[in-house]
Amino acid sequence: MNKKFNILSSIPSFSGLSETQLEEIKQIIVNRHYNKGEIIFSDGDDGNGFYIVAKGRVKVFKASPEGKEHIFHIVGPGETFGQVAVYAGRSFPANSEAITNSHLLFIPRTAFVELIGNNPSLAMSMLAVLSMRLREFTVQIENLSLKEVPGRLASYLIYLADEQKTGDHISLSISKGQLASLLGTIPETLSRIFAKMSSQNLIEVSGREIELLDRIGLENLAKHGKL
Amino acid sequence: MNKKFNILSSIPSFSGLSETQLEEIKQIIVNRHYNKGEIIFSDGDDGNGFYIVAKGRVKVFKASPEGKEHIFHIVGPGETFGQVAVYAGRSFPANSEAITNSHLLFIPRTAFVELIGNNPSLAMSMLAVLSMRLREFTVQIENLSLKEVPGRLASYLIYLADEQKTGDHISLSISKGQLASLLGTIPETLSRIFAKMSSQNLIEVSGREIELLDRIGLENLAKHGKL
DNA sequence: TAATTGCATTGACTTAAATCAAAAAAGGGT
DNA sequence: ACCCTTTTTTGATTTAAGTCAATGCAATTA
Repeated sequence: MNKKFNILSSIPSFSGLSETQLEEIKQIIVNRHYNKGEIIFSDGDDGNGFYIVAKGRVKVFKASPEGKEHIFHIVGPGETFGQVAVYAGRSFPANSEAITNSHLLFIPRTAFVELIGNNPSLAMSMLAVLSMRLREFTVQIENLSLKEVPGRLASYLIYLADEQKTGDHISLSISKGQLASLLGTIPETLSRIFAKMSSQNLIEVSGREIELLDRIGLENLAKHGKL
Repeated sequence: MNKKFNILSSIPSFSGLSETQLEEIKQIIVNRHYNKGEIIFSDGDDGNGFYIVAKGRVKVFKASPEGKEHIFHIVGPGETFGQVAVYAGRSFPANSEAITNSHLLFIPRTAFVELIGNNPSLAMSMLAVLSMRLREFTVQIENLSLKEVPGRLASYLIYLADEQKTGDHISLSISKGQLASLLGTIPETLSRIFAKMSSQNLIEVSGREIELLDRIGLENLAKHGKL
């Protein structure tokens, strides 16, 4: 039971698979290392496989011609990215870049497609994972179109607090600039909103450490907007 | 080979299935009819099955507490909606409403899950369809966060023209108010942008009929923004 | 042909957030 | 500690788009 095995079984899509099945997957994995700032794939590249993060952190983003960029996900250990292109047999619809030195497991398309053909249960769990991501996107679209930035931020903070299970304390794993992009805004605006939220005793910010002081207020903000 | 069969085989997820498989699916379908304006399911309802549109048109949307709504999709004959909740075994993440009198085919979850367990190829094609939708969402998020309304409209008009294969002439199948919501804006703004685009001879609008006069200009607008 | 209803447009105004520009703060490495 | 770089904050300004309110314009129906 080596390291690779441990990583694999912790991945949602692959949980519930037998050891034999995991072993099969292990056979087709290619190890890849990227340094901070390195591009993994670019918008329009051929989708010849997808990635699992073993170590590090990766951003998946889209850039406008003027250089503005919007981050879709920040992907960490145990998470996957790039599958869509693989299933659909298309090119990648976005860019990805390592934001820390990262160790990734690459799953080539051809081998994977073959594998899935023989594993209905694997297919099912992939379906479920994709569905989840689709749901996340739904939330993101909803946020972008229905809510203003403070509401989006409040939602995200609450989400993070739940995610990290560390009570009302959060520590950001990304820079505030990147958080801004993730929320579909710019650093200046985010900074002002942090300031405003702090002055209203909703939160307390100290560098990348954030304390949620008034969850009810935040939830209210997340739902009904208006700071 | 009755009517139901014809509809089924025209659905992307089900194309490539054998007649026997289609027959199996037919067994679990429930016919449902909705009048214009009727709610099909609401945000938070239990996702106990998904729908195929046989006839009519349905909008899938999300509403904010203040009543603002954003339309995610307009779904027409041969298209499906509501699957995500089914695969993930969760509640519906949005609302749906018939915008014309509609005939829908309802696929109950339990029966479908059983079916898919026995059909790897069905699972695969479902994966592909989900992936496609995910890709659409990616585009939508990109539009909402990277582009201004005129750019989004230009993209959508070009998309529609390609879709309808009717040269440079488009006819909208939905009201302008609904189009506004689909683009993440409001009718007033959309109206002003239509006026501006017309004055610059990019398009010519007459009710729900639109003529694309300057595709290059539109494409430019879709990419680089700025009207 | 009025009249009701729903949809679309127009105008005046407000506002959230982007842009531009600069200063301040925080890290990292030597 | 110091320099250099990156990140974050603050301020002044502009702008796109939302809000409010009124009007116009079909289309259907009485």
